[in-house]
Amino acid sequence: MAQIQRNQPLYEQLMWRIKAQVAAGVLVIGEKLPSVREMALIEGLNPNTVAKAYKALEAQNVIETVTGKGTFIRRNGENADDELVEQLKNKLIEVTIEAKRVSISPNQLHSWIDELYGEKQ
Amino acid sequence: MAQIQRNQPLYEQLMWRIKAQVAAGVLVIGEKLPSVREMALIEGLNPNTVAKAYKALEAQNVIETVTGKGTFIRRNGENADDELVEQLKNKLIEVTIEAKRVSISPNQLHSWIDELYGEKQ
DNA sequence: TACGGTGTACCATGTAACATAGTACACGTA
DNA sequence: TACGTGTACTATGTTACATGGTACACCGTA
Repeated sequence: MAQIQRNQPLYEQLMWRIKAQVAAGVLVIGEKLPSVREMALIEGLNPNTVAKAYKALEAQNVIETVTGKGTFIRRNGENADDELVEQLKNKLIEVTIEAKRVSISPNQLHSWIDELYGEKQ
Repeated sequence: MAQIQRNQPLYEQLMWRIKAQVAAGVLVIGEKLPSVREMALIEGLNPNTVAKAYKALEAQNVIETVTGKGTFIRRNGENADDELVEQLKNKLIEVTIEAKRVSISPNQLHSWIDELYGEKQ
């Protein structure tokens, strides 16, 4: 209904915003996220859409949800799920194929990666 | 209707198969692709779905289509569209955030990239 | 010229995902 | 008890996908 969107569903966009904030250190472990209804107001989304994002994030162990209390940032996983690694590699393959096609050097990709890893350790 | 699928639409899956074959050197510049109807039989898809993939690939300058003759592999683009680079970078950001989260080292990502760049120069 | 192969453009149908709206429930805390 | 929390429904509407089918303009060749 809202759907101004470019390519990605709204709930996935929200997931990435949260993930990025965790990766950047803006959201720290144990920190409480806004409630489903509150986040809906902030982001201009339907509470159901936020709930969908939260549920998906919990399935990925990014957040922890305690019924009646709220949702909280979880500590990073140490070992990766095989399926997740495979999925991640496939996505990287797509990026690399595309980069190669338009003559972007591997070093350019490397520096983009290092740039992100550098943020807050 | 067919839709056994994991995640990606069929026409996009076909696009990536063709792109990968170009990147790997299986398909060379000037080579003719199977016709829309022929490819549909090969891949078990509807001709319209193949046509959609071909049309998208032409929009990305991967192939060239000559009405009445067929579709052919195009030479690689030298300079990248700004929007495409931005899109590519965003995808890489997503990969990196996810990799960081599950404790995959940047060096691991680097080697995956170099591995693909190594294929047939 | 006629014919077959090519990409393209339609229209119609059905399925699934997405997003919203609204209601209700079980739980924990103050 | 009252309130806020996540969750689970049902319902509605839109959009993307995929397929089926038909038709057209173009090219090359017999």
